[in-house]
Amino acid sequence: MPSTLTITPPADFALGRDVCSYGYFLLAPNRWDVPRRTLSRVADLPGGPTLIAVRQRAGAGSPLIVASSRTLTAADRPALRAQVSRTLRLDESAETIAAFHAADPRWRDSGRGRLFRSPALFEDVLKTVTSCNVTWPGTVAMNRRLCEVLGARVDTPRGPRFGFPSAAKVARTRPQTLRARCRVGYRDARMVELARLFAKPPSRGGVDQARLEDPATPDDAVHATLMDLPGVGPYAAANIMQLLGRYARLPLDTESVRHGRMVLGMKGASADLMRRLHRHYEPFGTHAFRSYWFEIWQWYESKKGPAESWDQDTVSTAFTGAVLKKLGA
DNA sequence: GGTAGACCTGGACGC
DNA sequence: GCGTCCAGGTCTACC
Repeated sequence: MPSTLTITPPADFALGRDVCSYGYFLLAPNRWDVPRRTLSRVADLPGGPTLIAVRQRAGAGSPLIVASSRTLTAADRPALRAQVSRTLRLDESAETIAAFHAADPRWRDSGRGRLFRSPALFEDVLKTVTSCNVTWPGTVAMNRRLCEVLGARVDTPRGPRFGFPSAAKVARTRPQTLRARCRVGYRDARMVELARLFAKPPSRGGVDQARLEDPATPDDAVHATLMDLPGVGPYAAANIMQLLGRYARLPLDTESVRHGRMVLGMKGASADLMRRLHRHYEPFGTHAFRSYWFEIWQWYESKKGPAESWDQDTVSTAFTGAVLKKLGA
């Protein structure tokens, strides 16, 4: 029997804008239904997997209705509420977003400020690793296969849907399986090792997720911990930090260099350009990443239309380096 | 501390 | 349709 959960978001929260704000909303198991303006995915809950669909009753600030394909147990409800809140950054109040707009007023009219993420840190970390040293369609394919091969299955009238695999599940998987069936390449052993670290309690050498999520933990300490993780280098660490709500560091990559050249008119070698990009966003202080990211996102939308209207099945091919260069030409 | 090369997949391109 | 080239961030070895 299906059941629903109602969540009251911050007063400025707008589902379409705040879901379609970062590329991970395009990665499995997430699905943004353009005509229905609904986010769906298979959620991993104490009572087992279920397909959830999140919609907003009316305009910004109106209640979020979370529908589940099966009856939610008493234990499921708080877990689902926490997962949806993390994914949609409902912890960031209207006042928090207003503080960002005070630092960078360019985004005040659109209200942009929240960035989509995953219901759990492990999924954010793995998604970041699958985005390293690979083109965007490769990232899309790896996440789809990870879900199809290792994720929990939920059958629906429209066919099966798969959830994102848990750390425990990936930890039990052989690297060869990840390489052969999920096509993750040389990332295989690193991903299994990461999963083992996330599956273990901190007392036994596992990742202390609560410490990383705690706003009281200094940025430098979080950064140092992330840099020690297998498969995580400077780019990945900075990206995971923004996914943790720490926006002072910039995860600069080749896409940043393209942005610097095409949009900001910078010239010079990549290494020099990276240094200039850091200086360029320094005035935004603890909001630097959001200022940087929404510039990039605005450029994408100027070329491909509003992200809320992107067709998930075809948009991935629109974000290869070659296509972006042509778009900017 | 800085740098070169290997790692692996899949898209682009030439034939 | 096939073969080759190249993009992409991390890691290791080496200077």
